Amino acid sequence: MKNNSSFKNKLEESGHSFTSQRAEVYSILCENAPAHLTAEEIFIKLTQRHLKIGLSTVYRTLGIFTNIGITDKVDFDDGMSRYELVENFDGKNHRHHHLICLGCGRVEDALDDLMEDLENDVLEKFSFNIIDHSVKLYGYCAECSMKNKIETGSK
Amino acid sequence: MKNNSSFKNKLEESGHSFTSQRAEVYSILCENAPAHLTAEEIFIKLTQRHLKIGLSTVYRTLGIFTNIGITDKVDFDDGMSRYELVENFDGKNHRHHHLICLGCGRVEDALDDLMEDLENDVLEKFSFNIIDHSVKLYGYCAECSMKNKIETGSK
DNA sequence: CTAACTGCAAACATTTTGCACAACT
DNA sequence: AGTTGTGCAAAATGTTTGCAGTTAG
Repeated sequence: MKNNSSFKNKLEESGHSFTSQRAEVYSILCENAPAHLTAEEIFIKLTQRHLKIGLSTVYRTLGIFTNIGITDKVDFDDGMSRYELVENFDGKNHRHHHLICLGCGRVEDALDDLMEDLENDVLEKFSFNIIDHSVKLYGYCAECSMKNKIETGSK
Repeated sequence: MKNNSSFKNKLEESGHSFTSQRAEVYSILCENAPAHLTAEEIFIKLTQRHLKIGLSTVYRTLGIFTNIGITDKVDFDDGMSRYELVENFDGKNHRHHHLICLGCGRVEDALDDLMEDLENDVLEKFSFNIIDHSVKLYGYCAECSMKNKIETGSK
């Protein structure tokens, strides 16, 4: 919706055609950002909108999007992959952490500050050159922490 | 093999029986530590050893092990879950990072120093209480970095 | 017009489940 | 004896693929 032309460019410069299905999947991702949608959720949102699309096309499209850096494929251990728009996919890829609440299951995003220290450390100790990272932090969000405190008598 | 009795304790104090199948799965995990084995790999190693066990028992066993903190379930985005022994599962759970080489696919383990800063930061900014984390760092190991340099003319 | 893309259905791979039998306690 | 665990086969789940028809360039 917003930078639709740079989306189209990204597709074409990587040798893929710009099709209505791909535009539709992209617009669902834009409208729901920064949500982490599964292929099926996207498929359902599209059919609810009376757009006829095959689930396999959604999968294929998300595969392409992830390959060319339009989306990130993320996994929250619930048995299915989720896809989120890469912010500013023209510029540098700035992946973020996911804060996964063990209480309510909600997922928040946090910027990946402080990772540089860790990456330098790993480079030094392991001679391992980091290109990308995936950080999942499990715990309790503010709301669920509060709830726990009340239930357990602020233990 | 090594702390077999504390393994048995852990099982029993969590209300599970100590069975030969569970001991066998545990010993495979010990012998192959710190590898990250899939359910099927464990199943194959056991049948090669002429031990008769069902694949579903392996899955059920690994599920229990993970629930009671004997193993960690980890996922390297290749479509199947892997399981690794939690070191010193009597004491504190000290999860480590995984360095996943994009060149050769090898996975190294790195201790999770420096995560405390990050966790404190997240607690401050998001009021999110971290219980556990999963950190995957993608990049190139020393060997593959070297190979890349030679191939591309030390660019 | 040709190559790339789509939709459907069937295939796949991993994991889970129902059930009869076996093993613990 | 009664609960818990096991093995098999079948089901379930998420994802991929083959193919005939459609669309893009």
